Amino acid sequence: MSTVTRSTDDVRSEGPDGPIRVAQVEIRPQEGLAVVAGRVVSLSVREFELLSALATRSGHVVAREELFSTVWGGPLRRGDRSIDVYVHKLRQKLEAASPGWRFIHTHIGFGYRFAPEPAA
Amino acid sequence: MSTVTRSTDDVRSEGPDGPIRVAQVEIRPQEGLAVVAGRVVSLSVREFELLSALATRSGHVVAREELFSTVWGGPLRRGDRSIDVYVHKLRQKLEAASPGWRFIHTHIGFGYRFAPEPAA
DNA sequence: CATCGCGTTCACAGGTGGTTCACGGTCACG
DNA sequence: CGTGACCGTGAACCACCTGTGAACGCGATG
Repeated sequence: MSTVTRSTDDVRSEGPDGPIRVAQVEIRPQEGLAVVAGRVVSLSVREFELLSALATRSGHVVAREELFSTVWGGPLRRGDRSIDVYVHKLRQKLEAASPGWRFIHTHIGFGYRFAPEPAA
Repeated sequence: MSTVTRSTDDVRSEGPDGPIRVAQVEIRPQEGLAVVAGRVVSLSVREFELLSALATRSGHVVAREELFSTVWGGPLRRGDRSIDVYVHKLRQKLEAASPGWRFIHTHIGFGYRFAPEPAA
């Protein structure tokens, strides 16, 4: 496993409803879409909310519990794989738009961390 | 050279759940990760807890008994090598993130001491 | 209806982490 | 020297967590 990665603190989150910008990723809340590396990435509601939840805390590990309660509302039931599935969908779309980059990092036992980094 | 052991007064531990900071090491309790020399070091649960236990008493020798009861809970059974194994894992990760530095020092018969020092 | 997009759930595979072994090295002591 | 206590370190073993493709259900749409 990759043990060490560079931290990305180049976060420039804007106001509540303003666009969130992290590196080559721009999230537009009002339009429900994201622009990655200049390409428009269309997202479903769930995908969008999950990405927002992660990106607003860019560089920090967000617990699965917290992600679930934020995006789905309510406590995370044991065995619920929704988060995993949507993280997977997001990764596909993001990496398709910006090949050679990794955006969502797994921290086993804790949660996920959003941070655009070049693939090893 | 002489065994220069700087008294670690450069410790700036924050509040209970705030980040623990010692020299180039920052530990974020809520996220289960550490940032060393600006690099994100991903840690497993055990690794993280052990590092926390050591870092919160930075500069002091922490007894094996105490480490075990803190991290694993319960008394240290004679012959249990878990601590050794995890100290080894931590050293690998920390020193990979900050080459030329030593962080965890062995005090044979007593325990371990956390203190970032340049490698001899 | 037939189709489609989306969210959820399922099933399987692969990866990761925690524990324990095994072997070797160092050091103190008789 | 032997011996034993203690530690460093690589590896084996197994449970658990996560990745991932696919099936299912359902409301919206034509």
